[in-house]
Amino acid sequence: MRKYPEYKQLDLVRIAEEINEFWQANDTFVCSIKNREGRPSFTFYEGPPSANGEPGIHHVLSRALKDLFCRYKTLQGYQVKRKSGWDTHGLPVELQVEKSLGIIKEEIGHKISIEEYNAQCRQTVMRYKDQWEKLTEKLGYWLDIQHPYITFDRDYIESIWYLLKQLYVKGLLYRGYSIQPYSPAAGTGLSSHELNQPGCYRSVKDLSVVAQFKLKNTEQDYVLAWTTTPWTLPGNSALALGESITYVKVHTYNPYTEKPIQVILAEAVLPRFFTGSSDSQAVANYRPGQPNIPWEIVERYQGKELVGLEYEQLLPYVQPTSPAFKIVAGDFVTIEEGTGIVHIAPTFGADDMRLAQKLNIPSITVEREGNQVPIVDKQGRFVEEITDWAGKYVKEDYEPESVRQQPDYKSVDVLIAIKLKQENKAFQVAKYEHNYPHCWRTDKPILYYPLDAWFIRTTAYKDRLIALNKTINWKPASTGTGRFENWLENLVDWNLSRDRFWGTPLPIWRTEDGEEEVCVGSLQELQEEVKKAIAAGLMQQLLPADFDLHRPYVDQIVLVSKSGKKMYRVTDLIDVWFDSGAMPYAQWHYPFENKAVFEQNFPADFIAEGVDQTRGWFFTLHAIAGMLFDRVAFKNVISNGLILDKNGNKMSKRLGNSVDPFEVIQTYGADALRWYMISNANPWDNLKFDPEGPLEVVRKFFFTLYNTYNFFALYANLDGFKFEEQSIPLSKRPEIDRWILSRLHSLIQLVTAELDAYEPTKACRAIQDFVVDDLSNWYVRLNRKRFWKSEPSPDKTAAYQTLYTCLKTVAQLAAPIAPFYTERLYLDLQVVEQAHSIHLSDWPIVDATAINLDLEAKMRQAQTIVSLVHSLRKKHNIKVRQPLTKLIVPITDEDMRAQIEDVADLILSEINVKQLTYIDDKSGLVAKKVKPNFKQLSQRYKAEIKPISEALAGLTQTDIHALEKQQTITLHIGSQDINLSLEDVIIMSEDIPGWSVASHEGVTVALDITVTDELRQEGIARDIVNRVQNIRKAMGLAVQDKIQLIIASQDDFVKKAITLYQAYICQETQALRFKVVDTLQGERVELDDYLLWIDVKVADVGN
RNA sequence: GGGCUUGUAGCUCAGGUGGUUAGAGCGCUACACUGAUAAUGUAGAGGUCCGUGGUUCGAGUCCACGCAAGCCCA
Repeated sequence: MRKYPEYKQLDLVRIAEEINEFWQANDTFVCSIKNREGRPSFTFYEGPPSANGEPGIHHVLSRALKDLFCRYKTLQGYQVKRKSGWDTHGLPVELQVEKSLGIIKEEIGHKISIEEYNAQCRQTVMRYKDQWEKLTEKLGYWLDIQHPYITFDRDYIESIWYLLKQLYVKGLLYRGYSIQPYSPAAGTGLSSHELNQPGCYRSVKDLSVVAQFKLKNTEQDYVLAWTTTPWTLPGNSALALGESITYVKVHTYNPYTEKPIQVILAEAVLPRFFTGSSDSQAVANYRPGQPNIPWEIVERYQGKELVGLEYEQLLPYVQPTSPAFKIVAGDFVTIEEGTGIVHIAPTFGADDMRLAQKLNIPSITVEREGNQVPIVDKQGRFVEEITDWAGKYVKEDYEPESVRQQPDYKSVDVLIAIKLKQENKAFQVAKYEHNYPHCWRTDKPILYYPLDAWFIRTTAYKDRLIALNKTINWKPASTGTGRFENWLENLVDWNLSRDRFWGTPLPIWRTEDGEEEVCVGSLQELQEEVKKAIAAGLMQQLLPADFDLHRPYVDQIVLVSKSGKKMYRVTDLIDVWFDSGAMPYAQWHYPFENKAVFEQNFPADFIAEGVDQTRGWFFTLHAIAGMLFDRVAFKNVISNGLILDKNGNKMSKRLGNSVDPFEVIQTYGADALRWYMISNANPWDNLKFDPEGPLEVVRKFFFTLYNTYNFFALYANLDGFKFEEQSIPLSKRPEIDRWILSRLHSLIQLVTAELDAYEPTKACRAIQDFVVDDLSNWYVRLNRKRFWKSEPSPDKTAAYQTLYTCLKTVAQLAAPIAPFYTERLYLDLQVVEQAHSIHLSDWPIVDATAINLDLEAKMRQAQTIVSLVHSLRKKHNIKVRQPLTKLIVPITDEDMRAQIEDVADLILSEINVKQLTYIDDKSGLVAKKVKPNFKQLSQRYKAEIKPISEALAGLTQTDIHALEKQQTITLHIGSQDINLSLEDVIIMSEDIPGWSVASHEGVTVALDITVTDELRQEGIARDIVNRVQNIRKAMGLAVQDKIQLIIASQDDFVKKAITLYQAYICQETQALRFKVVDTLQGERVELDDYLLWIDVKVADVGN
């Protein structure tokens, strides 16, 4: 017959290793899915990590969360498939390869072939795969890593092509321009990722200019606009202001030419440009050369009144092709900086271009080879049409050092400023310090520059995407309604193009003139097109069966257009975020295979990733699903916060404050780490990771649970309890059992509700509180004697059954959070049948009839009373082993008496007092206090509440008695009488004169602290029992060993006590023989003032 | 510069719809209890509830404006 295993110590690390072996040997993970075949599926999507970086502690949090809910839903009976995935394309991989090869992007295709380069990328990207898989296993993250989706797989790319084709057919994929960060020195656009590299934004001093734009048909009226990039001024084609901002026209003089002018700017920014106050006298009398230039406000406007006014072009080198130079409204205009009027150069600013497109404002461009191009070329130089500065670099940083060192060298910005000053077009020229992005490769400032790109017209689906988002359950909600919805509200078209090598190629072929193009949506389609190309003599042979869709191979395919022209693939790769957003379809190679599987697993019921994915994976999933399927991609999402170090700083390898997840797991075990992360803070709050945190969790939760189990196992084994007998009905179990079972079922209810609401932290804390407070520190502590003292009885069986049920159920509730230890516990509890795994079991079901809230409230009251008595004992220095006679509890009504009476025995034995009596008002012993019941009073009174409170506090005992008797009282507040009923107040017992009294939460206790000789003797007997038990324990005796006991004392009082309580002492210490003598060579023991010797010997059985 | 989040004891966190003395755990000090004990109980020390205004009889809680930290975006 098996026994419950007993343990000498708790080793969570070893347990996890053993359980992992157990799972592997039994294929438990696969079973947990097969087990639920035919049941409803709960769909989970794994966001693909990139294996070219090492996994860190921050990955543990989201993985613990994902695993938690997948395990939970499995226990609930759902089938939860979890396909893992790898994100393999993209810039970080490429940068890493470039770094290791010591090359730059421009050298690809020259120093190294694209073929070799991509081969390197493919190799590098799986660099840390082993580490990731190791973490997955060590953490107990159940995930199908045997059949992952990999974004560079041909099938995966084919699915992406299918999706792109669908967008293309719908007219949602188009070619256009956008303003992007561009590095002329490197000749390449920069992604936002590159711009976010540390050190890219630097504080620089640029020349800023407030330019005067002359209004048409005026003598001397100018609009003032400020810029920190004067080189963009020749590209100006509009001025933007805020419609609701107030503007003024100021009469003053130009500081450089000293000519009289009238300038328009926002009223709020006046102090930035003018000192002193408006003074028409001074303006009239001003003579050139005077130190302070006077000014006066001559007119005031609302921004919208100025919209539509026309002005003269500031630097008329290049003329626009359609009407320009008007004042327009822009919602991005503020008065925080500058003049409250913004200069718009559509070719050099993203806001500018967006506004220009919206309002039909032309760009200032020149024609090159049939195309309109900006007035700055791709090297960063002015084109020849800008006659004064043709060929000059617009940023001095781009100039060769030799040029910059020339003594009379002046930058374009300075030259422009000089020209404007001379022409009475500059109002202010000053150095301005600000943060400006720099190219991480060349260290030079970037330009914002229009580049060709392919876009997805997400804006066309903006409203639909917003509507769909409202149906998603976001945790926390604010990320959905705030961060994500705002992002959708301000949606711009998705720039899909990347000018790179290692990624999913855009499957579009175009003729050189751009007149004809084809978008390919599958391999088969491509093969068909190749066939046509072969027929046209452009291609030699069909594509091989294992054709690689990456560059450069795909670029070597030349197709033929309808009119017979050659078509080449556009060289663009797509944004890797499209790769990951396509995973719901591409992971199943939809629609080419697994259509049914896909449909069954779309959309996801649940996903979880870091909050930094809001505009990343969360968005791309949402956008693709919304645009192509008119569905959400996920119904529930947890966006978890970051893991910071102990002091709240971001973890980084550079700072050396990052935590190695393997180290933590190896030290405390994955269960402790998971429990710590889930219990410590809500997953969406940032977690300050304290390396000692898991240790605290081990001590607090796991040791307590383990000790509770060990206690159970010890006695169950002695008694041969195996839970083979009938379960004892609730009604036949004692009150304390019904209480803990009520608490247990309340816990099941709560944990289920919280997990259903995706509130793992609340669930986790509830389980912990139950185990520590209710089960261990109350139930087990109060019931120890039932397990080790009495002979077999239904009561004892009830105790075993109750504790067993609690342990097993807690294990199940905690299993999703701490999968290893709960598995150990669950398996250990199964001594009769060989259990398979806790993770194959069914989630506990709430038995509503087991929940008794009255009973729970009663017990809470008992705990309060016990706590109060302990406090009184402490106050008078009377230890709990010293019995006392009497406890008095004042009661307000019969209900309260009945309530306490039910748990009176518990209370008395816990606090070692012999008798509990109640007193009510009639005794006259209780002093009472009246407090206002604000909830009641606030419905009728407002300002009177304060005086009412004061009046109630001043009531005498006689007043209170009268109130209780008549159920009502009249207070004189100011001039009015106010009648209060019993419901309007709360009456509390406060004091019992002559007794030691304590009270808390409406419960008061009074303790008789008189210690008579009789009580003293009983106390001595208890002390002796305690000392003998300690000796037994020190001797290493087993619980059931019998002893011979000899006690020596010279004190008659002590001797008398020992004799009197001989039977009691024998029973408690399992002494078969007992002697009292005068002297003895035994253990010397001090009891308060008395001295004793105790000798303990093992008694032979049968003696 | 914009959006979002967070701010309560030395540390980690609780504090439905506003209610009078703001709690828990850890840590610290003292005492006690214990045949499950790396545990537990009791008491003590420790608070400008980030700040300033406002609403209200009453604000940690609601409103406004700030400050600090973090994330995403420009």
